[in-house]
Amino acid sequence: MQNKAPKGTRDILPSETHRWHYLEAEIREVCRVFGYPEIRIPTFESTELFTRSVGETTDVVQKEMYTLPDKAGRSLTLRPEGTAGVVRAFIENGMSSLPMPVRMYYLGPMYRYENVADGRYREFRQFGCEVFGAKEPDCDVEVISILKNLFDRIGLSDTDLRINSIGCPTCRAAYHERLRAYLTPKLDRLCRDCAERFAKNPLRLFDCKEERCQAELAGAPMLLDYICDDCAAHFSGLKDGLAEAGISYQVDQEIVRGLDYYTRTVFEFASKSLATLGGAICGGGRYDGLVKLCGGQDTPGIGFAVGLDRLFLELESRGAALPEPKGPTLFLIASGERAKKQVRALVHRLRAAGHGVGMDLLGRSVKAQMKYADKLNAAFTAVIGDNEIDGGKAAVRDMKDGSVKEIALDGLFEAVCAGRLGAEKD
RNA sequence: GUGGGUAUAGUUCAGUUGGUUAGAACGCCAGAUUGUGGCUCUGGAGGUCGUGAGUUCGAGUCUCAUUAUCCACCCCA
Repeated sequence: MQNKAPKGTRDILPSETHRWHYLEAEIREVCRVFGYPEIRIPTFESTELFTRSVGETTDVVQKEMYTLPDKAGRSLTLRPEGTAGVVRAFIENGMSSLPMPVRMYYLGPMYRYENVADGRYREFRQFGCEVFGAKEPDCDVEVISILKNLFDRIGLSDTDLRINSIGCPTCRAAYHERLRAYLTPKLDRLCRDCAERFAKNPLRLFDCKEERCQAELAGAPMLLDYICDDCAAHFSGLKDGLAEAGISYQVDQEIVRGLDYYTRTVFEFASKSLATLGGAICGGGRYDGLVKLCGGQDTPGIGFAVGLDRLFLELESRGAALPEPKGPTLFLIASGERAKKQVRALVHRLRAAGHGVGMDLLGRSVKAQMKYADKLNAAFTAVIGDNEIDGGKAAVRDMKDGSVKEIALDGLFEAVCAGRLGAEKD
């Protein structure tokens, strides 16, 4: 046990990758349906991109980034999230001249130096979507629909959607002052964290789990009551749109999100079973000022990210039906030197034709080869030895029920190609 | 980051008040007469007992440190 995977990383083993393939295939299919092509961006970017877009004062930037100098002295950071890089790519590649809105999705690892916990890793995988150039609530509804659609497909249709609006910078700033004014006389009764939140981002006080802080907040002004008319209209447009789409939701004013770039709509999908994680398996929101902040034209945007490692936890904890890996269609068992030659040739031919077939490589006995084929979960097996070669026929065994079907040796190739290895059914 | 638990075979775990050669189950490999999987039986391989110091005639067992891991709290995806 000399070398271990670094803390917060893990191996996804051959025995579990088929599940990832399944989930990724569902994701890609939903994105195809909604018209979101994939973008692949670097896993590291210049540090400044993240400090500026995610926000200097956020936890992510202050203590969770993997930042390292390269040999030329540039400061690089492993991406802690996907939106910043996508925004950078959008600007750098002149995508604002594409037909609006511009939609895309990404899939890949993110890196955050955080305390590890169940479902939380330092290298974790996210799927996310971004849309640029549409400020209408319809766009918010579309983005949320993608998630709804995905969750329905994979059996998580009862996952709760929670939405909120945190307003635009203008009305939020006014609200911050109002909230601070309310809290100032109560400051010494708040916990230490909340005293800091008070200065940095008073909205985050609503996240505090301390009872005394929640007690002080009981009569506090709520942001939703103070957002400007435009923001309020946008929010009610979103609610109407969701209702129209048949997507149920709850307004949750405690959702404020940890990244600075969000404006107006913020949302989460929460699971009931992942209580230790606060239930969040996915979060997102609108970021209307981000493209401009990063040096592009003033372009509205919205997106979300789903934690895939966590999504698997959720699926597993519910005992959701995940597909099993497939074994070879046919495992050929050779007995004797003459047969080995034939088996090798047939296996090569079948593989070249695109069929999953297997054979022994360890010089095992017929019995051991049969056991091995069983462990591989082979659908069919056939023993080929002197008897079969001389008789020109092989007994093909269906490994599910043990039934046997005689097939001419020189017809075996065609039988596999035609899927006619088993006994006729119906 | 705070508090508590744990660290022994590939995996899940036993291991007595400190005492010879560290065990089990599962998994892996092989065998149970001539060439046929799942069940059963037999045998085999596989461990510097997380790492480093210390106490002792002697440490898997006791002490300290360190690292990892698990469970709460915190935070996010």
